[in-house]
Amino acid sequence: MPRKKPNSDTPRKAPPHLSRRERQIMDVIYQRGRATAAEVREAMPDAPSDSAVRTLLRILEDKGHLTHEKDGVRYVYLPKTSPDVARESALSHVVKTFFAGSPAGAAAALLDMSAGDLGADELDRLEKLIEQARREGR
Amino acid sequence: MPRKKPNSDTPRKAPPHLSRRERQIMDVIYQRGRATAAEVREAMPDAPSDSAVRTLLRILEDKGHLTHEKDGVRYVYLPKTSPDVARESALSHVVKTFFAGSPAGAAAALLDMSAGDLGADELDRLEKLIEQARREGR
DNA sequence: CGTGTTCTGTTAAAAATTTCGCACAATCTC
DNA sequence: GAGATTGTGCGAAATTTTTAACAGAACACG
Repeated sequence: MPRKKPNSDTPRKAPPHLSRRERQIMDVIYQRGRATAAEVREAMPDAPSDSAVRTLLRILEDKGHLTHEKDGVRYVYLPKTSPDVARESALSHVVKTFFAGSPAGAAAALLDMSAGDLGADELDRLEKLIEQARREGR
Repeated sequence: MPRKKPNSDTPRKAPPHLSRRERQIMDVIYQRGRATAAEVREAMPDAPSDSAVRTLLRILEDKGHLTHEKDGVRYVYLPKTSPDVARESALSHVVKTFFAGSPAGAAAALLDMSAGDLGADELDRLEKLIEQARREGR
């Protein structure tokens, strides 16, 4: 049974892939939650001109990845897809690409590479999550 | 002093960023560990022509991201940077971009979004890691 | 044996996108 | 008003992406 038809009348002509600069900017915005053109530019190590950044922001908005609110004179750009969704999507991709689809493997690597930096409270929190998973996965 | 000449004799500014297609191909190769041109192409949902893929592979090799071994007639491409390093780098980026630099936050999200799919053995493994971190983080 | 077909990988160049910044107009700051 | 900012339009440089044309090696088989 044809469960899904990804290719019939595609309302989304836009490829899910962003260009290099576009991704770079989206990352800055996810990092800060929201940002003005100037802030985005400041956050880029190899930033181009001011207007280049603005152009990119406008393009990203056209493509539907960003929105903006007005804050006095300037625009504050925000991601169109919620941080939660973006987070999950990013993690999924990493898990699939670098950990053979094993979330546990990724979590292990994460713990492993930052063992020293974790506080007791954070460890508690993780342990609780594990307990919870244990109960659920009967 | 010369105006600004960022573009005369490019020594190796080496942008750490790959283009869209380049990243796509690297992902495929990390996913499988190694792959021939044909395999890479098959693994891409929206693959371009055969020779486009080959061209990209050669470019990636030029840039130092891939190597190849000969397997009979064909080339088998492998990542130049070890999977471990790539994994860590990918995770770091996600943590920094989407989890405000908190590895614990990322790990939690990971556990949360795949609680049901985790086996008891995997949970044990994670718990051990947490214990270990607890001891180390004195 | 040929010989035609089918895989390889390479090269060069066209085609398409991405990236950039100038020139302007509107606003705000002093 | 002078000066600093902000957003926009748009042409064009710079990169990326893709394909066509080639050349060599392996394979099938009449």
